[in-house]
Amino acid sequence: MPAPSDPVDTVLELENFLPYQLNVCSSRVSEALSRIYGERYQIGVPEWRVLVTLGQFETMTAKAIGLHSHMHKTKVSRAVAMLERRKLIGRRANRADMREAFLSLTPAGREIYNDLAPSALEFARQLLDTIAPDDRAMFCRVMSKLNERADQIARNIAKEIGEDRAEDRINPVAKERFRG
Amino acid sequence: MPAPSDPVDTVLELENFLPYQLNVCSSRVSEALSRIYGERYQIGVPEWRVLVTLGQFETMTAKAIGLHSHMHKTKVSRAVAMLERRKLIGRRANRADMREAFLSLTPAGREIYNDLAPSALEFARQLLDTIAPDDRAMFCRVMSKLNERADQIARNIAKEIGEDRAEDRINPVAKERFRG
DNA sequence: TGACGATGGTTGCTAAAGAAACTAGTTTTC
DNA sequence: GAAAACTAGTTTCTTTAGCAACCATCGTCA
Repeated sequence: MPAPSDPVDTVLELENFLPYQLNVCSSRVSEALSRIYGERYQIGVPEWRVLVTLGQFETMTAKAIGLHSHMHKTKVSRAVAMLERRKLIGRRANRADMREAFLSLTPAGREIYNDLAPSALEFARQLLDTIAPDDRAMFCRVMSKLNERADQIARNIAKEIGEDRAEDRINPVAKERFRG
Repeated sequence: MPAPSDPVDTVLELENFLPYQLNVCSSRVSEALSRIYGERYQIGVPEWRVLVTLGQFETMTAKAIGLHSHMHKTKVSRAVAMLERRKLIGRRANRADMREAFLSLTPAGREIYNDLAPSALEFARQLLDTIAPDDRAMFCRVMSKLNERADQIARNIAKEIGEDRAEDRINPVAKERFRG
């Protein structure tokens, strides 16, 4: 019988099944994190990501934000719209290409970012402070490998069934579901 | 300047921020996985979890399934309802407690499970086959620690702001959002 | 130049997820 | 032994996510 923490088993046990473990871990962590900014600033994950991305890069188009923060363009669009309504970010037209616009934090937005970023870093510090630095680095490396591998496998399957390549999908899912 | 894979930074960079990395990794992995069963059986993650849990434990109540698979009771309820409509699981009343019912796979459900479980294990094998066994074990240990730590932090925050303890929440979120 | 395809971004529609309210049954308490 | 408190599970309602269709603009190629 495999050890309970052995990630490769011969019988399918949910609690030792990597995709499940990852999902649970991810949602527990982001749940904890969202308690820090959710209550305080009344924003959700997408808005948080937009704020942080703009805080990091000063000025960006919605497209670039989506690419960098791994979000679907509609998610970005809506998050941007709400942050704009709240006057936390502003937009400046790109005279060279009127389709897109340059987004950046307003002073009010920068203020929130300046408070929000340290709390987030502090949160990450607390999360990781019981984990040895070597293990942290290793953990990141494994995550990257998993990402790579997952994409590889997904591509293979897509090729097998000859799927149409929808270009602007972030989380492509099966299109039709059984609707009993 | 910190190395790009250093999980502890002094500036907030999304791509090196653990909760973000976890979220991306988790969704890419489950996206890839869902391609295996989604297309083939027309089910989603909740249904998959119910099937797998019942495959593992033979008979269970909805409550127990939710506990074991970390799902909100409404999610379980709906997944069960759809699997029942498709005659993949059946229910037997518990004469000793008529509130709950014992759920288990029908032969048809077991058949699907018998095909589905090996593919899932094979998927996990492919995911992990480039990762050294020691690293796999380490990865799992770190995930458990992160889970623990995340809950701890969340509890602390909840205590600080003196939150009401909603007992049947799996992913509690901020209650009120700004609706610009 | 001007049609045609591609691209950035928004909107409309549908599906999924969770909170809260509810139903039905069980346990506790006085 | 009945009212109150509690529990398993379902339903309703609201929010959120994503796909598809769309609009406006841009690049290309005849």
